[in-house]
Amino acid sequence: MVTLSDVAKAAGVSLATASRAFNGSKDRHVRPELRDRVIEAARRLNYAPNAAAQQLAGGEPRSVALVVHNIADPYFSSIAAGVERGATGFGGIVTLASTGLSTDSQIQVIETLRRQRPRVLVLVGGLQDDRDDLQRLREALADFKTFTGAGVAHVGQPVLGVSTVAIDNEAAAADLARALLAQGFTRFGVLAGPEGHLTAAARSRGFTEAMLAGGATAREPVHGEFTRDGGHQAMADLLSSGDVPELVFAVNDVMAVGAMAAARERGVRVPDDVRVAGFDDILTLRDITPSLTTVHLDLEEIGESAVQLALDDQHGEPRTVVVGGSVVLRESTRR
Amino acid sequence: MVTLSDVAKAAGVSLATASRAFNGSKDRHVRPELRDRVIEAARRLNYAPNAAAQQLAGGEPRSVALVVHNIADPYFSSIAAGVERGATGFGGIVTLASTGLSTDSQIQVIETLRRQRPRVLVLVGGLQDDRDDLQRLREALADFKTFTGAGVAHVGQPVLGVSTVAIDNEAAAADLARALLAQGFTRFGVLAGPEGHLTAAARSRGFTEAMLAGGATAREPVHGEFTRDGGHQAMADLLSSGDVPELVFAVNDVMAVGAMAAARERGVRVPDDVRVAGFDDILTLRDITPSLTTVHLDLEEIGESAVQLALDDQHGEPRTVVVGGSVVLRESTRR
DNA sequence: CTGTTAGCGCGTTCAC
DNA sequence: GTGAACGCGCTAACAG
Repeated sequence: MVTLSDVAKAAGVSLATASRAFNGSKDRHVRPELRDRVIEAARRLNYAPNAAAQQLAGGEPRSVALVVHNIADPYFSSIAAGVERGATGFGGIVTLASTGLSTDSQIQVIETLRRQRPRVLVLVGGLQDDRDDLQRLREALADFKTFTGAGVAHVGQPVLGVSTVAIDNEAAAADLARALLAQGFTRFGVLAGPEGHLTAAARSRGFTEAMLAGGATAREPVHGEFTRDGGHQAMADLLSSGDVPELVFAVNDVMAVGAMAAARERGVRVPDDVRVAGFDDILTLRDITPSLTTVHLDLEEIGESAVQLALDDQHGEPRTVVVGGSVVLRESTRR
Repeated sequence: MVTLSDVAKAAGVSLATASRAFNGSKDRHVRPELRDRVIEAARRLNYAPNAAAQQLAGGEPRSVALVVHNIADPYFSSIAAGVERGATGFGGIVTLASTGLSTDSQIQVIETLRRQRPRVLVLVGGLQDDRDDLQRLREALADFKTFTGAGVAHVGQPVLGVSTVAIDNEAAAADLARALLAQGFTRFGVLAGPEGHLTAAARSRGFTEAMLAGGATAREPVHGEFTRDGGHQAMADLLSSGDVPELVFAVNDVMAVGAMAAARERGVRVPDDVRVAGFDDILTLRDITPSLTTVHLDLEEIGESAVQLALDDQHGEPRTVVVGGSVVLRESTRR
């Protein structure tokens, strides 16, 4: 393994000069001719700096710790793409960790990530609405910050006391509801996602309240996992009552797709017999038939902002930026 | 920032003892009572080991470098989920890098990743069929191995001289072709993906040759990007000739979906006027209508095997395991 | 402008 | 069973 001092030797200069040839240095300068000799030697020897040593010796950490529920879920992988863009923006690399929905596992992962001494931590995903869970998560993040000096940002709701990219689920869901009210739908049901999931609840609430305010009548919300199968199951439950609502709102696209499948299996046609709307506007789902009415979120952009916020957070106060969604009416809710 | 020697001091022991209390040590043992005192002190002080220091001091590297084309693409994010599982299997963390399709960018990323001194590197994704490109990539990987001592594995074709999880695209595509021949389709077209992409070419070739062997007649293959829009465009090109083939094979699901959209837009019905098949069996696409005939790949499993292979590669010879796909006939190719 | 030296936090010899 | 001392590769003071 070739080290910087090998390079220095090969170039006939001191270790310090070699180091400066690469990173420059506050005030010290290196004669261009020497600098070239060092670089050339490095190339010849195939030298690559040792990141661990650099970090230990006092370089700024350059890694972005990214914590998601499940990287295979398109919602998270799109955000991850944005986070990566944000990281390359300052020459950082991203380290990835998945946790599932469990708060315990999130806390566990956050504590483990402390060893990396990352520059920033980005935590993505809806939280459980449990006072105790939230409190523990808050503490874990606070510890993380004070302990590693890293910046922290959360993508979700502003309830963690850290910088957050707050998705305005409630307002966007309400917008969606109003757009649908305008089409004349009134009897509706909601596939409300996991019980006690903050994001799911916000979307569900925003939609329901706006619908009710518009004079619509609601079915009892049906809970289910935040997945295709969860949506499928929830829709099956909802339809099993025999009474088909005019409109069903699933709190995310993946569930909506499962719901449409469940409807199809029972011979309930979308959008003729029932209309279905989702949330997120997942790119991969853009072409399902009937095309899905949903709320568009710029997921990559959200990921990139999160990195930026986390970076800023290192020096200033926690900030929260609210990002909205835009309603996209498509075939699945055609009158 | 609390260090191990702080913990040692707080526990009233030496640095060495504190270290051994955590990691044990070959022969040296530490009295349980002392060990507890150290652990307790660590907990009190909120100590977290410094991974960089550990690595520098000679610990085994614990990171898995994962290189993909695009993490937002479900093909890669599913494999990434598997890689992550494989990494947690040995207490490792994964660092993520995206490259797009360009070989230059892949090489660039691989060289940058050397700084991390990861335990293993997993390179995922089809390659460009360019002798020079392949050669350079081969060298980059070889250098990577000899310089970092890391294990390397590739997911794709066994053409890089490293351990690889070789997806038998050609055979699986041929299986698909035969299954479709059995349904009586003969006039077919292929949306062949990016020009010079090895994986795309293998799938295209396997399918085409099996079809021709079965007496079918082929249209000129149409190239296009490995994306929804690429499939859309390619299908539009293919249809613009006016003559609609009975069957169109897109070299991956994402393209197939774009192709179906293009057909729909022109009033060409699937599967009534044309049948469409894809490849990969992307979970998120499982519910599109008509449901997509495709080749199922266990992507997560593939990712996990890749990590295992890379780990083994550290000590033994490069191995390659071939994984097959299984044909899944669905609605999009119904007779 | 360049070279010398002292750590960064930790694992690991070696003595005790 | 325990502790003292060295070194991993590098950057950042310090001299010259």
